[in-house]
Amino acid sequence: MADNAGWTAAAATDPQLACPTSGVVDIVFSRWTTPILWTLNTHGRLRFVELERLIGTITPKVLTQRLRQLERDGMVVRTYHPEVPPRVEYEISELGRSLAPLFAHLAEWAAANLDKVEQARHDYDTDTPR
Amino acid sequence: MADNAGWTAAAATDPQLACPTSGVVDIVFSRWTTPILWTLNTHGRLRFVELERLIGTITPKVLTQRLRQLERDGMVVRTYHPEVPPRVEYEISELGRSLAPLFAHLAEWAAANLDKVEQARHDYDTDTPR
DNA sequence: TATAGTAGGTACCTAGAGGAAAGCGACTAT
DNA sequence: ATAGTCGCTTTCCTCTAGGTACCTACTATA
Repeated sequence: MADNAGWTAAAATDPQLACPTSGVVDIVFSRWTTPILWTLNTHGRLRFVELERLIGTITPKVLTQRLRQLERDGMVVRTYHPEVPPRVEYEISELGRSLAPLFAHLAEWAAANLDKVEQARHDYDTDTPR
Repeated sequence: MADNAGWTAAAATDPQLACPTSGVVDIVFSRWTTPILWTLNTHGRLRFVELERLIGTITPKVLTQRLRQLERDGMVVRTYHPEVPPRVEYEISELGRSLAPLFAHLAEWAAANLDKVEQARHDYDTDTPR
């Protein structure tokens, strides 16, 4: 798979999924998963409301859904304390933490190139006779 | 930005967007953009129908939409030849090609860890009293 | 008494993404 | 005369992610 600089020729062999990274993208980059993983990694172990407040705009329903999915995928570990009031803690797993260099790479690319994207958008919007 | 192992503390300062990579994710990892970029990079310059056939499951309407978006973001270069029948060619831009190591990193992580995700899902589904 | 906090679950609703299918304009090949 | 090619565009339809609002049981606090 990683036999060359990254872009393999596997796309030619699989017409259905022309991109060998699509499986990862669904797991890691579906909506809300990156902010959740990022927050859990920067702040360590967090309770539900803490996570909710740090992310700021997510609704509890969606947060629950995404946390369940991330737990099922082994990216997040959930610890339930049967107290009153109930206490639940979430932390990033070893598998989730292994994404750190990837996210670093992504943030690096963003810092270096996001303004180029902005520039390209501006050029497109002004030059193209919409 | 890249002052530590990758996960910066920027999340704490921005409650609205708790993840500094969210901007990139919308550009690079929104639906269909990864297969398109991947195919354009592996096959070089391609015509509309060629792209359509290589991806296989995308509809022309969606392909047009994504190509316009990628063109506006400066990731793809579109060349129109006013012939009959019309001929249009798409190729990946320099900016788009700069994503190659990132995609390589992603494919590498996938090759190393996708089976762990599968295992975690299986464990979750069998252990959890759904 | 009543309110707040905790970790969600549930029912309902809407907006938007995406799929299916047809068309179009200008020409060519059969 | 008919069908086909190319790169879309348009219309219609469906599906679902996500938002809003309200609910639980139990306790501590005012």
